[in-house]
Amino acid sequence: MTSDHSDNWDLHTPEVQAMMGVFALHWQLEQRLNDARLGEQLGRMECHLLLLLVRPCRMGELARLTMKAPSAVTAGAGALERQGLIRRVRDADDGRAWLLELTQNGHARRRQLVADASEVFYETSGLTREEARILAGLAQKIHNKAVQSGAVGPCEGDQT
Amino acid sequence: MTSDHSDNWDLHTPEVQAMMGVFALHWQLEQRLNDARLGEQLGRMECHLLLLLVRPCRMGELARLTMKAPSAVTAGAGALERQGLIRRVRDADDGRAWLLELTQNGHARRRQLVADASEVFYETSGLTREEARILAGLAQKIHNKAVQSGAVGPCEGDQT
DNA sequence: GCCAAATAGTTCACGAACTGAAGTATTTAA
DNA sequence: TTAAATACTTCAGTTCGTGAACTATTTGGC
Repeated sequence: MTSDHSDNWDLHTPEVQAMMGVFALHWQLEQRLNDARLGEQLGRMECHLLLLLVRPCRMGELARLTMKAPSAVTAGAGALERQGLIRRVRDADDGRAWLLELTQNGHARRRQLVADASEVFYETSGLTREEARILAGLAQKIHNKAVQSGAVGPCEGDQT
Repeated sequence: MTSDHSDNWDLHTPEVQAMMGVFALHWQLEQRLNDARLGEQLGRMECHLLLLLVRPCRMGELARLTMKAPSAVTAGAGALERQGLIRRVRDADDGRAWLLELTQNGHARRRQLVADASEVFYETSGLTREEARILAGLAQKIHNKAVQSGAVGPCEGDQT
């Protein structure tokens, strides 16, 4: 009963298979995270920012990490601030920049988000702890490369 | 130079790491696929449908596989049909349903899409062939589970 | 055969999320 | 002190997808 998609998985190349898995997991995570449980007041961007803010971070940096335009970070930060989850602090090194920093509530909310997200992750991925760890290993490489090449144009850059 | 995100990767749990990798790869793929190369006339949905249509498939089935509403499939199918890449055929088993089926041009376009997507996949993920194969293995599990649980509500179980 | 209910797909108005360009505040350097 | 660069903000516009109401076809009871 587990392979009855009438989707012929084997007809796809490994690369396409991988992409489909990534797409599927991504959609599921977004759905479940925003939709069902934690989506109380948090949009996609807000969730993502919350996840990234393990420690204070400049908005420009967050824009790079999320691969969104700076204006998207502004909007997300506004929402989080309005809910008292983050606080804006001027960067001591550069008075033009803001550091986003979790408040007490923000830390609590983040812990909850991480817990819920992990649960959703296992539920929707069907992976074991072990497999999740393997995926996390690949993810680090992917994230590094993606953030790196995402910062530059489509062609220049990574001559590695 | 490869770990200079000033993003403290190690502070995240494996689950969150995996999610971030998935998010990053997903965004990159969307960007590069739609934006740069193949996005000639194809939106997200059109690309996705094209990938799935290795063989004729009912629209409802495609809605399940893509995890989108049926109306989204209608729109995508319309675009693909207008470009002569697919053809609508009545399902012999059920006259209410349509089968989407690639035309000659559609097959060619799909081959090109798969080739380009694979290239983009390796470029943006930074993975080796071997790692891609590992990821594809996990992806099958993920895709199975996601499509399965995506078809029903968040709580009830398709015990079929 | 005929009617009602269920199912497959379609249409359309709407909302969420993101972008890009123009604007404000601050730094850097001449 | 002034000009250029940088960090963020504002806002209008685009894209994508949903959900509800609609059409067409099947299914099942009479």
